[in-house]
Amino acid sequence: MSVDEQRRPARVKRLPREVRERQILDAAVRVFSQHGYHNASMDEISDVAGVSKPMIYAYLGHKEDLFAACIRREASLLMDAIASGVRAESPPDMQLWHGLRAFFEFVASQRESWKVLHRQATSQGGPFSEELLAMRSRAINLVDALLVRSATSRGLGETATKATEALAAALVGAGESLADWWLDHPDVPEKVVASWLMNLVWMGLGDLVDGAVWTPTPEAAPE
Amino acid sequence: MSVDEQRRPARVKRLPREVRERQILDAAVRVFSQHGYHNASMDEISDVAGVSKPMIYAYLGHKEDLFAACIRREASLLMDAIASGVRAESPPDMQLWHGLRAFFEFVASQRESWKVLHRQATSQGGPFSEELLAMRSRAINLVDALLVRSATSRGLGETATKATEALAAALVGAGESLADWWLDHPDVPEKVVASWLMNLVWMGLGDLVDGAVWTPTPEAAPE
Amino acid sequence: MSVDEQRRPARVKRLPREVRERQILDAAVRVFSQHGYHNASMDEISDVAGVSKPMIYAYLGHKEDLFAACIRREASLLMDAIASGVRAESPPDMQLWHGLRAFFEFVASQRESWKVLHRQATSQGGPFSEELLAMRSRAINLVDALLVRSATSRGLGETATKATEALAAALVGAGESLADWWLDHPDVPEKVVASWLMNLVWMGLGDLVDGAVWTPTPEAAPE
Amino acid sequence: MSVDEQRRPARVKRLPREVRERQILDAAVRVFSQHGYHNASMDEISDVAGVSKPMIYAYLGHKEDLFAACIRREASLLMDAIASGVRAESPPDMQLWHGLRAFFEFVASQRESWKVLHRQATSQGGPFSEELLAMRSRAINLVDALLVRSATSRGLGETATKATEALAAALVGAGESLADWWLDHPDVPEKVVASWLMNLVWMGLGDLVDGAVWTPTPEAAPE
DNA sequence: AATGAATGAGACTTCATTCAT
DNA sequence: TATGAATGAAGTCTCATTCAT
Repeated sequence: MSVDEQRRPARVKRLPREVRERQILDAAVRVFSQHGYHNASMDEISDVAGVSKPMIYAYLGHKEDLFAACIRREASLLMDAIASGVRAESPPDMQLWHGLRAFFEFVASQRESWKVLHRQATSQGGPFSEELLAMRSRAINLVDALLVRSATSRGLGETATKATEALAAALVGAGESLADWWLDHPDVPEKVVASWLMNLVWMGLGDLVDGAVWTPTPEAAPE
Repeated sequence: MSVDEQRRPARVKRLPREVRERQILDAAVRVFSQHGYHNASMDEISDVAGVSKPMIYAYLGHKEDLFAACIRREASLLMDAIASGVRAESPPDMQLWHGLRAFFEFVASQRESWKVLHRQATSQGGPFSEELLAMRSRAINLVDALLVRSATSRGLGETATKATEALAAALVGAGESLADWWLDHPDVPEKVVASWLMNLVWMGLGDLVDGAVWTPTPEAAPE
Repeated sequence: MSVDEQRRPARVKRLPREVRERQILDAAVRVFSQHGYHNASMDEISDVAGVSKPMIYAYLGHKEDLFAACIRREASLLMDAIASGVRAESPPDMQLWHGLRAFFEFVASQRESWKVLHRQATSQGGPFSEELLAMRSRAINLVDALLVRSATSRGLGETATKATEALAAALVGAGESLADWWLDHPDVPEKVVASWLMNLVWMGLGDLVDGAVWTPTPEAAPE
Repeated sequence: MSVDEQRRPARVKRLPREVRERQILDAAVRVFSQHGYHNASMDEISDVAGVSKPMIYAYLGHKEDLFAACIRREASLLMDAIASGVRAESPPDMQLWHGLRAFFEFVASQRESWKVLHRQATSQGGPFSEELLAMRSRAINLVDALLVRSATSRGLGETATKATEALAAALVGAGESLADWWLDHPDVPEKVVASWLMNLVWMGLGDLVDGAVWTPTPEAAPE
């Protein structure tokens, strides 16, 4: 046993696989969100993780796989955060409201996660769409359920129920986009952003109910 | 006469600099929007442009410069499109409406431009923010002017005029975000997307006038 | 077993870093001295070293760093050679003499080292001056000590001791220059070159003692 | 005739070849001495010369040819300077002295020329040696003639005349080296440097006459 | 006589990835 | 389980050089 082994702050050795994977993912999320997917180097990730590169490859595969794993994990965390924000006993609109608040709170407190999750995943092409799509489906289902109940409580009949799915999708997409935009405008209070989106949804539901919104004055609309 | 001469689609030779620059920018926009900034290789751009790499460097500089030039050009195109959509003689709300329509029409018809302009430029860090900020300022000014007139026509007094600037900024940001989201949901008709945004603005202006929007029922709001 | 395996002189694999660094430096000194700093290509160095380029960058950094490392190492070798040539028990003038001999012997036997060390480092600008200056300081100190003792033994008083430092600097510079010149005149015996320089120093010291040197006849000197 | 032609500070057009060549050489000497052979770019030379690159190639050939032409011209200037410094009616040692003074004065006043001529040409390999050798031969002949007369005046017989050629060569080489060294030590007065060299020669001639110089004490000299 | 336009070739550098221990 | 050692492949950028006008 040579003296050299003591030279650097001893890396803990022989940890169970589970722990190593968490270390690696933590480091990867951090590095990816900091430098972006491409500028992130496996070298830096392995440094930050305190693990050698071959370990990363053994446990989590290539760079793309690693990134996908990051997305998967962070998406789960987000979904959990939202789900736990919604209280089943509240009226539907308040459930929606609290879900939105939970979402934006997550974005606010987990900027790194969100950056990886959405901004990076979105701007990189193909290989990561699947992960994003899967996450979105889950989110849409969640929201759709809330919308249906909300709409019912506002007197919307059965006929339009299918439209709620589209609205749910829009809401999720708008939420993503709005959160993304919010990243660049951190001075806007979270509650305000959340209420913007809430209003958009409410108006959307209102559309379905009575259509009382701004429309182009017919005589001026050329199309 | 060897076969080699036929190998590649005959490049036109000795064009004036102006023309070449346009060719190069066209190619760059295409390649950047397809593969993203980092995955785009100067080699591919030079191939697509039908020009050798040294020409690119001589005319448009390094990769970053080239990308910035793309952003600048596409931003100008967008601003022109919007400006030309707005008719000065219309009432203010119709001007806003047509501006929005023009914006979304541009996004729809120039997907590549928009991808480069917003998605790529947003997800790449620092060096490109300036270009984006410059463009955004121009856009915000344009919108602000419209909003002020619209608000006046709805009876808003002098006191709140400063708030319109904030709303303009929000509108521009929301527009960017919504368009970005729309990219992934091409089945939603352009008019619908535009009307969503129009309503959001209208509601925002309404806020300034009478504040009639959804708010969480006070007793249920914990925060 | 394919033919390919035999194509290149089998590289020894997985050597410890220390060894590889030496291999690389050896190769670099050789290539730099052969082609000059600019014409030397990292490719050739890596070939000669029997190591891939990424290793060079990992171990010794950029081209400039690598060159600086060469200078540092060769300078150390030179200083060691000189120091070990000087015998502490000899009279001062003999110490100086042996130091000079050792210097010229080093230049003769390590032409490559010397070329890198002096000719290349001198003709390249800025980044390498520091290394050269550092080496020169060490040499000057060494020589100065010898000169002081030599001068004392020839009856030089305290007052002129500061002048020895200047003379030491001159000697080192002259030595460098003379050795450099000698590179192009290998037929001159080493002992002769050494004695030339020795005489120059002796005359310089003599100057300090009694000034008996050639001078232009006053009436003919126009300036 | 378009307006464009007037845009830049009008390059003088249609000059006779002779003039153009001088412009180009002037620029080349300047750029080569500033950046070194390799870092000098044909682009910069053509800019400084106010002439397009194809002209350079047409008149003076490739980069190497151009550099060789620089060496040739500057060498001629140097030889002229030395020759004009020597006055035929002076005694031989004063002729030598004035020749040396002229040489160092040239180096001092034409640093650029000298840098190109010696330092650059020396540190670049092969292709330029020829030019340097040719120049050196001329110089050696000149010096040899002086030495022969000087030696004769000091009582040297016929037998040793051949040795003067070697000494002449040594003097020229030492002069080059010393001047080169002087470049890095501009604070040493020119007269001092010249006198150093003069003394070295004088001592060398003294060697030929009577051998009264420092020699290692026989018992201590191992070799 | 003179040049703007154009390029082949090659330099340095870095990265994801894998052996061999 | 864990890693230091090692590299193929690719990317950005620059330069000397030459057409075609």
